[in-house]
Amino acid sequence: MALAEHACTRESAVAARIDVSPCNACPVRSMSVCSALEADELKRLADILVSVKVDAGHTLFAEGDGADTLFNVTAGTMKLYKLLPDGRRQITGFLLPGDFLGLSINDTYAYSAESVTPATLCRFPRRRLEGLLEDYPKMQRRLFAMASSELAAAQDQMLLLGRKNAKERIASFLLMLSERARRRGYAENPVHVPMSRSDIADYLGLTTETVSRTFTQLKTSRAISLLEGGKVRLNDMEILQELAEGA
Amino acid sequence: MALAEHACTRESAVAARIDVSPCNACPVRSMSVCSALEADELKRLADILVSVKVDAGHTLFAEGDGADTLFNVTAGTMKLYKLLPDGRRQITGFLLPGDFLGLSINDTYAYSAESVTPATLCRFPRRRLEGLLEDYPKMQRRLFAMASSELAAAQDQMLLLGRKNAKERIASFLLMLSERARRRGYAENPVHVPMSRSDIADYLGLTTETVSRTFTQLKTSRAISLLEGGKVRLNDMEILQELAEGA
DNA sequence: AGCGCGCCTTGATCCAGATCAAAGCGCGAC
DNA sequence: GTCGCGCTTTGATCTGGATCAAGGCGCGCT
Repeated sequence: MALAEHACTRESAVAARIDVSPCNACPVRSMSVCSALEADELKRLADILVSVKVDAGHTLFAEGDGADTLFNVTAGTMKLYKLLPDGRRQITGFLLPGDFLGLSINDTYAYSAESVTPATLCRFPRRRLEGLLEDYPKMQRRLFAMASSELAAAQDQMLLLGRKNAKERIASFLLMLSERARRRGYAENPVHVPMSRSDIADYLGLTTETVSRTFTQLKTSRAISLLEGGKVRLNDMEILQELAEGA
Repeated sequence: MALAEHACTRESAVAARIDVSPCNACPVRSMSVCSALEADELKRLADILVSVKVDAGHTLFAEGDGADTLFNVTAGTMKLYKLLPDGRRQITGFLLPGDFLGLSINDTYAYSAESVTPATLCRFPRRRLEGLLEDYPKMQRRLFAMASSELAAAQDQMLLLGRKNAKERIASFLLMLSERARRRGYAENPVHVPMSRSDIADYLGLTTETVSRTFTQLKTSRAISLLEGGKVRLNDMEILQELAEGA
């Protein structure tokens, strides 16, 4: 698997707050879809990559927009969400470096995407990607595998939203962040929690007040410690695990 | 697209309550994955199909079982669910004819599958299917498309579980059943609701009592009528639509 | 420094839906 | 038929988390 960086087409900014730069900031190696690709596949892929930088709180696209672009997060954290007409919001997922957005079959996005922190993404025109998939079935398989594991995560989240109480939700959330950090080779404890209370609430189907109170409870019971800089130390993974699974 | 039926290997029953019969009961055409396949692809697929009949309430497989088989529902309704250690249950989906189960990348199933009504399914050994996918990229694409649309449905369900109230959940549920019936060419109104109150409750993150009361409320407000035989008439789709979207 | 604005926390109260309890109501077995 | 069992409905009560309300705290801006 190549670690080399690939030069990419520079492109003018597409919106006021989006800064498009060459792809050096976006090594192809960060895209998990590309592992197991051959050199010529990588080369061809690199040709259509464009790196995009956004501030925190930037809306990349909104539910219903034409889905002509596929993104891969290379730095920062993104959130995906759906809204009800009256403004109620459900965050369906947080994306970390390596994750994809816009893997839609339909011609419009099924959710909105917004940055939680300043973020960098790779952009692919979807049309060109599709041509690529025709030629390289391995990539097709990788995409399918990713969709499958997203689906599994979605099912876990349904169990959480439908049947877990507030404490179990928060414990599950922290363990998930910890596990994801571990798998990406970052420090998994203390966990970095870059998102706001209100984002956490909208992800877990709670309110900010309940999220805040539950953090306080877990802190009081010594299960976790709240550190500065949005870090949370998990003092006893096993206790949290039991909590999360509702044992 | 072929409508012809394909002969299949007969196989002895794999469990007391499972009745395995030739594939005449399971025309290939019922598998949505096969549309757009060529004749030789269909023929090869037919070679590995086995039809399986189960009673209502039969557990096809449980979460954690080795995932060596892929199923396609050809008749009846199935439910997929996850359990917490203390028995709380979340049903993550109901499957109608044409839907797939066991589309897992992992080597164990991520959920349990049980029949809601008597059901018939097609069985594929997963290993043989994988060989097939290597050779026929179109099928790969179809599978990816299916996973994508399941993912979109899962995100809708997260919005429902995280942010909708009981009335909105029931309205959304009925509209979903109606829409699925319509797309399959069945009567969409009245809708056939084959699952028990407790299955509905575990799908919508409610209790049987709340489901029952909410049906009664909707009936009292004339939005729906409860007919015999598990049928529900949607008296005013538009009112229900507004309810479902929380407008 | 002082101001303003977003967050976050904490407290008081409320309420939708859970829980507990008790009938109905089919329906299959005998 | 009638017995028993599982499913559904309905009623009474309870409660976890929502809602309403008020500060506190950090941070960027002037």
